Amino acid sequence: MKHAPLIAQNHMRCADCPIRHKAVCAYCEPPELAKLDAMKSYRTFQAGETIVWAGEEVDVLGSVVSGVATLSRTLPDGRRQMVGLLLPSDFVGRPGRRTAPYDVVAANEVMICQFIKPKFETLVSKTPALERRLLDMTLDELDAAREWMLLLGRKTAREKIASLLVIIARRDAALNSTTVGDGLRFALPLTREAMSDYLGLTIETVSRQISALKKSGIIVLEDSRHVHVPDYGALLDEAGDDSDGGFIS
Amino acid sequence: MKHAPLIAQNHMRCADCPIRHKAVCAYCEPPELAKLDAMKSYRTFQAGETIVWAGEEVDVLGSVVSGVATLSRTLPDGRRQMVGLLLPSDFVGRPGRRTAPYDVVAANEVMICQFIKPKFETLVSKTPALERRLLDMTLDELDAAREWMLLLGRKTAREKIASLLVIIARRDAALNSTTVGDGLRFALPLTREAMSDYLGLTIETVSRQISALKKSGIIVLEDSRHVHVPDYGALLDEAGDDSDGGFIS
DNA sequence: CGGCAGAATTGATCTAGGTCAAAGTTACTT
DNA sequence: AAGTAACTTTGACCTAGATCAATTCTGCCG
Repeated sequence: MKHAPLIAQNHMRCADCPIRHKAVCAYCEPPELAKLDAMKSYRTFQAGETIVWAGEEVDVLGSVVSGVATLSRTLPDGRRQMVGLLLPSDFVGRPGRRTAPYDVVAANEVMICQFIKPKFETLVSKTPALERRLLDMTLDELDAAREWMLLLGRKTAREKIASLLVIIARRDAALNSTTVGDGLRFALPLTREAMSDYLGLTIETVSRQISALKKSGIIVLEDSRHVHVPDYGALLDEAGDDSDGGFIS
Repeated sequence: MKHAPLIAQNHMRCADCPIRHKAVCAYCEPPELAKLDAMKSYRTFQAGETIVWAGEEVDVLGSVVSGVATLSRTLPDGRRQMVGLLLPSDFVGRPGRRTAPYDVVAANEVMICQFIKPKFETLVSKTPALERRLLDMTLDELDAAREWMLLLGRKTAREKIASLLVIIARRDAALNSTTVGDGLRFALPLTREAMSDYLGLTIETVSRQISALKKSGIIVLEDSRHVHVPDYGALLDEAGDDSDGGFIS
């Protein structure tokens, strides 16, 4: 059993926070930051643990500091669709709403910088920097959701897999620039099942398409969770959204 | 040829505006409203006209007053996916962004209450009521987008059609409560092609599934654009998202 | 070390929805 | 009133991805 790391950082100062400049607090000046600092606390969730149940009262509100969480909706007969991926700096819960319409589940061990809801909400309403940042982040999420709608509605299974790999590669590169000489290398933070929930496919199709990309030489699997991409441009082509090779970082 | 109605309302006062309490201005008090009133102008677009081109500089920013517009993304090879539907009171364009990642097209004749972008943006940054309203509206759009992801990723063609009909029926009921004694009756504001773009299907499948719903007695077509739903509960069941009949308004 | 459970791959078949093709409907235009 | 063009429906067939069913691989625990 992997046990939770002791959070010595339970009193980490915001100024030292790894997500200080990307999270909801990004636009805050020191005095505003001090108020957040005073009301925050850290909390961790184990891989697989549900952070928020769809429809239930939301008691968690805050920023993902580390780890990956998924948002998903489920039809009464069990069909499930992932509708979002929360990465470090992303915000969990929505100010002004009592319940969430979807499950939030830790894919990894997740650490959250948590605020007490009513306190946070009153602070937001008095702090334009927070409100503006929330708006910006929500607009970004909306763009991502719409990009994903295009994928779900119109892409082939192969394109879906390639697109997912691109997204993971991109964010991985953003965190730790691991651009090895020949291509890049990263870990998949999702099981095949999570990938299938994300892409609107079955596990089997995910597996088959990954094998197919492997056979075409687009990717090399070191093991089932570690991918090596010899030619990033080739992967981008497979994702299908860009004819001209794609500068999309 | 249907000609544009003369816009006598070109100087309609905000207080008389039909979307006064649902649009971006909903939270504004009279003094703030006066500022918006001073900088707004009305503009209409013909059915089929493109309001914003994906990737181009956005010069339109404002609220849909009447009509329906669609947001869509297109893959380089022409596959298209609709990613949003703009109804009266919805906001067009995003403050703080120069370009939009998708096409905005008038499905109907659309009237927009338009603001000059830089002016509006500075007003927003000085007006918490506007900023808060924008955040709320964006969160609603995000919820709708995620609901749509579930539809695109996991629903069958029949469920997709039924879901779309439910959405249209619901909003239609909200505007003009046309609940005839036996069931309800409404117009489809979208062509079969637009519906297929929305649902991630082909035109043919849309047509076939509508015929199938007709054969099952779930809907009655008066003509290809006018639907009569004898039993709303039955339609909800077909949409699949709710086992228990669904109180979802 | 062996046994077991969850994760992943692979194969054989089936089917929902796509594709291709032909009519049938509307509704403008002249 | 006829002509044309866009929209819609319907039919015949095909294919991408689902479903059902074994294996294989991995790590975990006694």
